[in-house]
Amino acid sequence: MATMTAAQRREQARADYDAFLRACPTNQLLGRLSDKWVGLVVAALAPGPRRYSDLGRKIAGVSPKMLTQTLRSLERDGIISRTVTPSVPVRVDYELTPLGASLACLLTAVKDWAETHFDEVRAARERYDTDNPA
Amino acid sequence: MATMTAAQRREQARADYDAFLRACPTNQLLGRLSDKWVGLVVAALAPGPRRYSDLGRKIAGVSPKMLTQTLRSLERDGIISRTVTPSVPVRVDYELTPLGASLACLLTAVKDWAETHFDEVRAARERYDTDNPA
DNA sequence: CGGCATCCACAGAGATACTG
DNA sequence: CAGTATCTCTGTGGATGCCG
Repeated sequence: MATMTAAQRREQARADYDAFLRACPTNQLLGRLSDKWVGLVVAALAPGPRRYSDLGRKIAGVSPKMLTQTLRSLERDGIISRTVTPSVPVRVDYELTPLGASLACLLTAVKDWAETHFDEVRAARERYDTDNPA
Repeated sequence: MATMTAAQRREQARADYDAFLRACPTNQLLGRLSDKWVGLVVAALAPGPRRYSDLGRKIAGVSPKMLTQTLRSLERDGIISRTVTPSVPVRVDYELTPLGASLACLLTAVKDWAETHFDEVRAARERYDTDNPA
């Protein structure tokens, strides 16, 4: 039908684009990295393996649910490995896979950029906020 | 008081940690990068300046609101610059600043990692989904 | 053309309570 | 210890409509 509102056309475009975005590896990775806890978990595991509750303590403020959820998704993506030791009580260790280690390098690169340029960003923000008072 | 539930203690910890996270440049940057549209806008602007509605068409599926919001936050952070030409009708151009260009490099690094390792991630996912049927 | 204010709907974070 | 199941509530994105 010819009578399509702008909103309808955009909705259609968005549906297509969404599919495209979901298929895009870069976007998927960005989504993962930005998950609130992923960066922290990877950082916490970088020095070596850790147990579940150990992570919970190290990361302070994460709920059991989110910790599990984060660990699961990372495990699914092959970033970390999960090892169950069926003792009593149970013991579960998590550690970075080689793939996870290479991801940690990326994260470090991001961290370096952030630390190098953060002063500029801060300066830009102050300038902006001064020029555009609320 | 000594009688603090686990939840209360975690809430306290989270409050502290949240403050810490917000102060952390790395996390701020990650938050920015992962904003659904930031990567696309930066990518669209990488080849050269573009007009507002030009971006809207190029990015296909973005709502005016989100486009403006994204552009504003990037402008505030000194990633892009906004140039108004007061003709009739008005004309507004956006372009990457030098800082924005360096960010684009980072984004490229992420993209490269994603393209290099995405097969591994896909394989890991399939393995995981096979071993853990819903 | 470019942009903002308003309203709404939904995904997802988190609290709480329970289990192998 | 290491989770899981359920519920709720907020934040965020989108639609709509109006201004310079």
